[in-house]
Amino acid sequence: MPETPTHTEPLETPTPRYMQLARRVADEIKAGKYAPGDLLPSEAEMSKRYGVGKHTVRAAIAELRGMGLIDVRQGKGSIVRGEPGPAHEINRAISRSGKKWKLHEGMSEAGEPCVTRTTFDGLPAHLMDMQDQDAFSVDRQLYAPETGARAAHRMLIPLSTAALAPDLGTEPDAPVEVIYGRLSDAGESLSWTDHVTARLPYPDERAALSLPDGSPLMLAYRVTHGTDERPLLCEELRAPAVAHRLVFPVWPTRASRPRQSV
Amino acid sequence: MPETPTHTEPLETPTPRYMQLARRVADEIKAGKYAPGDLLPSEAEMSKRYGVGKHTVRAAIAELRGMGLIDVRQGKGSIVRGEPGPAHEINRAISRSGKKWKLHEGMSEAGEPCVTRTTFDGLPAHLMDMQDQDAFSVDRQLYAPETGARAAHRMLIPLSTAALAPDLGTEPDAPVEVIYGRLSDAGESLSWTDHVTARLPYPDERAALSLPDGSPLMLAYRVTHGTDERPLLCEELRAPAVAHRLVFPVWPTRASRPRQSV
DNA sequence: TATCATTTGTTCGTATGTATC
DNA sequence: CGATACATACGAACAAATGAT
Repeated sequence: MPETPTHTEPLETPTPRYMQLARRVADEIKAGKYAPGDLLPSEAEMSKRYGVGKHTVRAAIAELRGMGLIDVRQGKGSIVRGEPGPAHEINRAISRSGKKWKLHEGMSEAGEPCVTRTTFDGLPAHLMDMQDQDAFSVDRQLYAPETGARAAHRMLIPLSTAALAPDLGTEPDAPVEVIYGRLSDAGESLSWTDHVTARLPYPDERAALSLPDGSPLMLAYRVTHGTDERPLLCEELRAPAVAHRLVFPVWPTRASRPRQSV
Repeated sequence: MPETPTHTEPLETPTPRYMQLARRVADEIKAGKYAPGDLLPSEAEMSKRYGVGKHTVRAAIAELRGMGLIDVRQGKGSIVRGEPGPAHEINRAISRSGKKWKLHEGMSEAGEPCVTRTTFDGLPAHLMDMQDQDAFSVDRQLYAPETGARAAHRMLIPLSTAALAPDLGTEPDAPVEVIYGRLSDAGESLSWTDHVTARLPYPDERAALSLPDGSPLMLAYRVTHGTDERPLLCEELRAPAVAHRLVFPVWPTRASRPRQSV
C-alpha cells in the first residue's frame, strides 16, 4: 500500500481500548492467571484499575463472552470457563446393522414431536432445490442430560417423498431411524450430506434453547439422498456452540466423487 | 410498536427494547420489506422513528449483524444480506484413487507454509491425548478466490508420528494429501474424525482473517487415526461462519461402532 | 484535490432495574 | 433487608470511513 502521508504515522488505525483490554484479559486467562471457576474482577473494579469507562469494560467483557472464555451471570460476575476438553459431543454418525439404522447424537427428546405443514424456504430449499414446495415439518426439542443443554431438531419431509412409502405421510413423527428404514425398504439407496454453519441466535431461539447471550449457535443441515442422488429429506439441527462439538466420522470415498457445488 | 403493558406481567421479565427492535427489523427483513443490497434506515433515523436512544438502536443492529442478516460498514450503513443460498462451500470430503489421497476444500493457499515447533495444548491435546507432547506446527493461510474470504489451516504433527516415516520430519510442510500418502505408505490404515465448534474470534484472528466484527468463526479439528485407531495427526481449520458452510459426506458405518466419547 | 455532509465506531457520563448473596 | 454486580437505557462528544460536491 503506497500511502505516503505528510509527517504523522497513520499507518495503523489505533486499536480500540475495549479490544486492547479484551486481548489483555484473554491472554491472562489463557496464561492461567485465573483458575477455571474463578471470578474476574467486577466491572467497576476493572474500570478503576485500567482507567477506562464502564462502557468500555462492558464491551471487552462481551468479547470475552463470545470467545467462550467466560460465563457472565447477573448479580454474580464473570466466571472463567474450564478447559475446552470436557465439552459435550454431538455425534453425527449414522450406522446400520442389518436393515436397521442407528444414530448416535447422545441427546434425548423432550416432549412430543410437533407436526406441521410448511413450504420449503431458505437454505433447506436451496440445498434440495425445492423452493416453495410443500412438506411436513416435524419439530423436536432435544436435551443433553449431563449438561442440561438444549437443542432443536426439525425434519422436513417433502410431500413427494412422503408419497414413496405409505407410512411416511401417516406417521411423519416416527423416529428418524424409522424414517430412514422406510425409505430404504422402499428401495432407495441412501446417502447423506451435512452442511454446517453458525450464527448468533434469533431472540426466540435464544429463549427456546436458553442460550447465554453472545454465544453462537451451530446449524447442521443433513440432506438424505436416495437413488441417483435425488434429495429426499432435510433435517436441521440447532445446537449451542459454546462447550459443544459436532463430531463427524469422515470416510474416504473410493472413486473421486466431487459432491457437486450447489 | 406495542408498548409492554405495565398493569400485569407476572413471572416474566419484560423483553428489552433493543431485543424487541431487533426482532421487529429481523421479521421485516425476512418478510422482504428490504431487498438484498438495500440499506436499513440509519441509526439516527431509527432512533427518531422508534423513540429509543442511539445506544439501543446500536444494540439491536449488533444482534442483526450476528444473525448474519445485515453487513454493517462504517460511513455507509447497514446492508441487507442476500439469501443464504449462494454462500461459499468448504468441502471436507476426502477421496482416494489408487494410493493417492485428495481433498476438496475449494480454497487456495496464500503464501508459504510456516513451520514451527510447539507442544500440544487445548482441544487438540485433548482429542489426541497428547498433553504437552512436542510437535511440528505447519500454518497456512487459505483464501477463496470467488468470495475473497480467508481461512487458516494448521497441521500438528507429533514427533512420535514424524518418526513413522523419514520424510515427515524433514518435509512437514508438504501438502496435506502427501502427508496422508506417506502415512499410508508406512503401513498405517487411515481414518478421520472431524470435530466442529464455533465461537467469536480473538482480536488477532479477526485481523488475520479480516472478519467483520460480531460474526462467529467456525473451527474444525480433524484427527487422523492410524491402525488401531491410534491418533496420528491433528488439523485445525478456522473459517468465517457468515456466508460459509462446511460440507461433510456422511457414510453409514457397517458395524455398530460408537466412536467413543472422550 | 480538497471539502463537506452523512453514517457508523468509540468513549465517556449518568441513572435505574434486577439478580445474587 | 442491604450491599454488590450485572443489564438496560438515556444523553453527549469526537473519531473515522464513505460518497458526493
